[in-house]
Amino acid sequence: MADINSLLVASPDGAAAVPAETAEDTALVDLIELFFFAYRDFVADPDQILAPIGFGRAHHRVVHFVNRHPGMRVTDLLDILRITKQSLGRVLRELVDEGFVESRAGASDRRQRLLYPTPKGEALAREFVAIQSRRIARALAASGSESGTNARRFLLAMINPENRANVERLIARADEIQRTGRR
Amino acid sequence: MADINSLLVASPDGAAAVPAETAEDTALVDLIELFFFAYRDFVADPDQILAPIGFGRAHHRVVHFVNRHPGMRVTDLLDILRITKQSLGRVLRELVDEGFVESRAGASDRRQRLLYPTPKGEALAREFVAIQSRRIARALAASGSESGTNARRFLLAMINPENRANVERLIARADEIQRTGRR
DNA sequence: GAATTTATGTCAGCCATGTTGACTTTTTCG
DNA sequence: CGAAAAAGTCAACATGGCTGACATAAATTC
Repeated sequence: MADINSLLVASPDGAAAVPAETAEDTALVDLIELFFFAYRDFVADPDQILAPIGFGRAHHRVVHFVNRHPGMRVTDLLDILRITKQSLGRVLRELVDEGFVESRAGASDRRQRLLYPTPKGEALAREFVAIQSRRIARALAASGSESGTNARRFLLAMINPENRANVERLIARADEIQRTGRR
Repeated sequence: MADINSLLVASPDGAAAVPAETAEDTALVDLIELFFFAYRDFVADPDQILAPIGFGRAHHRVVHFVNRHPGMRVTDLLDILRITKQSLGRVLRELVDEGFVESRAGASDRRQRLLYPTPKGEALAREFVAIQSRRIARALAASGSESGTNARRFLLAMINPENRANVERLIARADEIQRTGRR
């Protein structure tokens, strides 16, 4: 813990001692900004697809995750997106009305509404994945042989420790569904 | 270009041929989602600081960049944030009114309004950098010796090619200002 | 079997932050 | 001088967050 904290700029509480910036501080601030710029361009990609069909970024996120996890519960989606039921409800209703997502009662627990992409929803999700994958593939190609593994490790480590296991499980399950073609 | 495209899922136009998912596709989709989750937690950090003072994420972004580039023009900030003058104007007015940012006419070109952090603004910016740097330092420590360099390369490559040089110049200039203590 | 809890949905209203369009002022530059 | 640039402002609107209150159906618990 001490070695980590030594990398950081002084807390503003300790107003007396504001140390000179170290090279390590500089590298960290650079990464803060690069992360911002990279994400800014990354999420702008789907906008081209969204604009013509009158949807926004909230629709993108829902379509993407429902497609990756066919049959997921509303609760699961809420936990992923970290928004309220009401916010999700609005977007979800539009997607169901326009035939991108279908909601069926759960077989074992019939209170649940399980979310599935329609063929139309799947096609849209594929467009999103295609355009964002293209950017990532370009970035990996431009940054060395181990860059895929490195990026994965770094991004995972950026996630809150208490969420990390969940995210890993979620992604592994989605990959498995895709691999086996299970529905 | 061909080798990059071979990594990608089929475009939904070519509806006839939907190939089986490859391991490369899977890795790319995983990174799409890891990027989402990492950014979700990354931008949630400053919220703790923002909530008590009644500011939002838009205020965070402005305070951060004004602090990193003391004396920047309004136009420069608009180009970084990619929002409209009107959206920025609202947030900027609040920050000026509450004494976090100062706006002075440019010396050589007096049409310009150059933006400076006040001491109060600098202190706030330091809090933001501290909390976000802590997360990044933790992530780097957890993901190997070269992870800083790797993350930097990857994030830079994720930025639109036409923006990349600008971002590099911007960051280099900010680091220089911080290093030399120039104001 | 009744009471409670859970999963979901919905109404109403508010807030933050993005947008477009039109227009003004000041200053610089050709 | 006239055009262009930098900035600011007013008005109206859209998106996507939020809280609070409440309803329904199904599962679970006592």
